[in-house]
Amino acid sequence: MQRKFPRQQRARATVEAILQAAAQLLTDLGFEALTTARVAERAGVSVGSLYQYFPNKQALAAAMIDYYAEKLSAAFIEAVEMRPYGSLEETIGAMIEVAMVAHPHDPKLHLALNELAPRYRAEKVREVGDRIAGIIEGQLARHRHEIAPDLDLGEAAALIETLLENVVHRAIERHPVSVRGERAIDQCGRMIMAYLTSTRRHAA
Amino acid sequence: MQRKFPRQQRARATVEAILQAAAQLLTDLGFEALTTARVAERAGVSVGSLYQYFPNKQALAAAMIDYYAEKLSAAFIEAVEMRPYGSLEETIGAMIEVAMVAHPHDPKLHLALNELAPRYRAEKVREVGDRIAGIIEGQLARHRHEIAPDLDLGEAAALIETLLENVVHRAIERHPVSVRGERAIDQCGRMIMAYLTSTRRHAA
Amino acid sequence: MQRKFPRQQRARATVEAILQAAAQLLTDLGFEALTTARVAERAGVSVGSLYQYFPNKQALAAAMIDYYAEKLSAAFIEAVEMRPYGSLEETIGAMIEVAMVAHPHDPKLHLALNELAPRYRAEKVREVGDRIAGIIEGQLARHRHEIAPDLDLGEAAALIETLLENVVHRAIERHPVSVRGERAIDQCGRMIMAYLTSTRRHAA
Amino acid sequence: MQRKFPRQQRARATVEAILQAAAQLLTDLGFEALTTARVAERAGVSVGSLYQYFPNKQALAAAMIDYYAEKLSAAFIEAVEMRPYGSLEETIGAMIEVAMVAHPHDPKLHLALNELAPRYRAEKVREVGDRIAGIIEGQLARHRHEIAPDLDLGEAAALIETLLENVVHRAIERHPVSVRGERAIDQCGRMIMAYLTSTRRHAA
DNA sequence: GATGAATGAGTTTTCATTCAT
DNA sequence: TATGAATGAAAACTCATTCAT
Repeated sequence: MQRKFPRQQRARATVEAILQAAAQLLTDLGFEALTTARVAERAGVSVGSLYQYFPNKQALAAAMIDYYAEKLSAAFIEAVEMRPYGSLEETIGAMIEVAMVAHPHDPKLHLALNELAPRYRAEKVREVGDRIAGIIEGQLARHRHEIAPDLDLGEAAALIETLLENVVHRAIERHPVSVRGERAIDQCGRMIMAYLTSTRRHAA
Repeated sequence: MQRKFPRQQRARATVEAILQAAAQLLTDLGFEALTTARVAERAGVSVGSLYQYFPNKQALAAAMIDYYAEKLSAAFIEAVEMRPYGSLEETIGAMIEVAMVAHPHDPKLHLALNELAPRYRAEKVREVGDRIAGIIEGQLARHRHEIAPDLDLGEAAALIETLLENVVHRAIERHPVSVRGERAIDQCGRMIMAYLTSTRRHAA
Repeated sequence: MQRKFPRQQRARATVEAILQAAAQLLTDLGFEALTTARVAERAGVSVGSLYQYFPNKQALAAAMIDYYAEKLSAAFIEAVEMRPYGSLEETIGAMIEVAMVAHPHDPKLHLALNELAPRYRAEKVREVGDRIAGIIEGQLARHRHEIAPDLDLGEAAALIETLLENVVHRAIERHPVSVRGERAIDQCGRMIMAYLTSTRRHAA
Repeated sequence: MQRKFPRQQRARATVEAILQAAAQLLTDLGFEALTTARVAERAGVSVGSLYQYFPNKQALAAAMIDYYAEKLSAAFIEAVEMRPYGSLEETIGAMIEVAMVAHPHDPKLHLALNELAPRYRAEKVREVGDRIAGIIEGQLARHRHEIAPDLDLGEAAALIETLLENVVHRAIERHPVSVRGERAIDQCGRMIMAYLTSTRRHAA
């Protein structure tokens, strides 16, 4: 029983190497060019081994999605729970920051995964999305009095979640690293704040 | 990108049939399953003909993207210029509507193209994006006095453009045809209005 | 009847344009890349027209071979009959020169045709080869007294013909335009002369 | 050029089977009809395997050329070093014989490869040619005193090498197996000997 | 006659997946 | 278990040839 440990250790290392290699290839070449052979090679593993852990390519894609989705979710929770007494504005700012730097090594990866996800893991995506929306809603609730009373917090949270997932990364994609990119993020924060504190007359 | 300019009537018809078939397949099966043979078959044309006009699969993708991007751009311009005297709120509403129903026959197609575009036609995407942002900026300028004076209209337009392109479709994707989807759109309008008319204190 | 002339004129021009285009492509890209479409395009003619004059690709190849083989044969005859009183050495020199500059515009073309010929026109190649060998033999006969008496003139002529057809062009190919190339040609002349005037002791 | 170095026994067998099958097809049907599928089939192997070792058709052609070029080169060296004390005439004779029977199983194959080589492996062809010319030059040097003093041995060797490579095979091609063919070879030997021992007066 | 659009069988090439070692 | 050789169905792409206009 004890002797199994090192094996499991190694297995875990292999799985992670594969996942990491897959992520790299996804970033560098896109999903079209991501072949199991290439993944295995970059992971320093044989194709056979890859299939030991992932029964097919879809499973690999799904695992990547899950892995990073969980990472994102965890980062979100952590960022929010870190400052339990922050102001609404600070909280929003923290969320945007997490959305941006969730994958510090690669915004391209996040984008690519976002494209893959609905195809291979629609359920999971929705689930994580809902979880994050729940967290956001919780935070909004903490500041209920600062928020326009006619706003449905659930709706607002869902909208903000979508915004964070999509707009932030697209903004970076278009104006990478530049001042304009940074400004776009700022504007994003302003937009959310304005929305939350808007008075009724703005409603469509 | 098209190999040659079709001179005869027949040729133009063929090109259109191919483009249409490709769009259908993209919608029905996704890009993965879009093979040149299938496209040709559905277009009622031989593979040879397809390759006469599109030297490779990428070119076909690019042509589709260009075609629909132009269509979207045109729809935008038309929608906006239709009501030259509308209020800011009406204008924003019209824009959202266009973004939503740009392809009345198929929101799925729009979504699929949005995924393809950055990979196959990044330049074009940026170009059309900028063009649309320009139009939005023009509209914002018409209502300068209603908008927070510290807002840079260019920045604001870019942000709104990104929002329209991404959030609207993602919202539809997650909550298709449902009431929530519709509401999300409403909220989107509210958000934009709030942002535009926000007072300084909201700035990040 | 008269009116037919311009038509035939035009047809001949078309045929020649096609043949020339084919020769160019053969030289530039090799036979693999010589497609009927490309030939037609370079000839400034439609594929349909090409097929009007050449029922298939083989026929085109055969026509090229015949065309240039006849040209070579004619050049040979002319070169030899020009100087009916020349010495053996002069005659040999003239022959080498013809073999070299038969296609002043392109030694590569000659080489390529030499490769094609056996496949598409073995009969013709043999025929022209024999014809040229006959001419050479006639010239040798004129100098019978200078030539080793044990040499069979037919055999000698055949060998010389092969030498001219093959060695000269290969020599150019390997050492193009260079001094060495020129020298190789000189050596070739020397070799033939030595062979013809050799005494019996050299026989294998 | 080969995609990867075969590590297992099985792999080496596969590569050899492919190479052999390709050579057979080249001989039987010519390069035009040599398709990767047919090669794989005749080798009793899947197309996939073929592409595992040869990334494309050209690489396959190149590998064949290299393989047989090396074989020829080795045969040449062996033939020459076998009789280190032979006379000049014997040595020349041996060389001619090697050139003729380099591929005892198939002169057609040699011919076909000779056509392919300049297109797919010009460098290699030159290299092997030079190597063989070097060997010839070495032999000539051993008999310097029998050779016309004004001859440049390097030049002579290059010429002889070209002669052997081309004339011999063309001679076989035109007059296969026949007495004339054999005689042509004899004459070739005589020619070379005459050239080497010729006195100055023959020089062009 | 001339044109060039259309054809489709035939090639090359890829890649997820299996399986003997 | 790990390896990497082998598989082969499926994809992309070519090109000689036909035929409606």
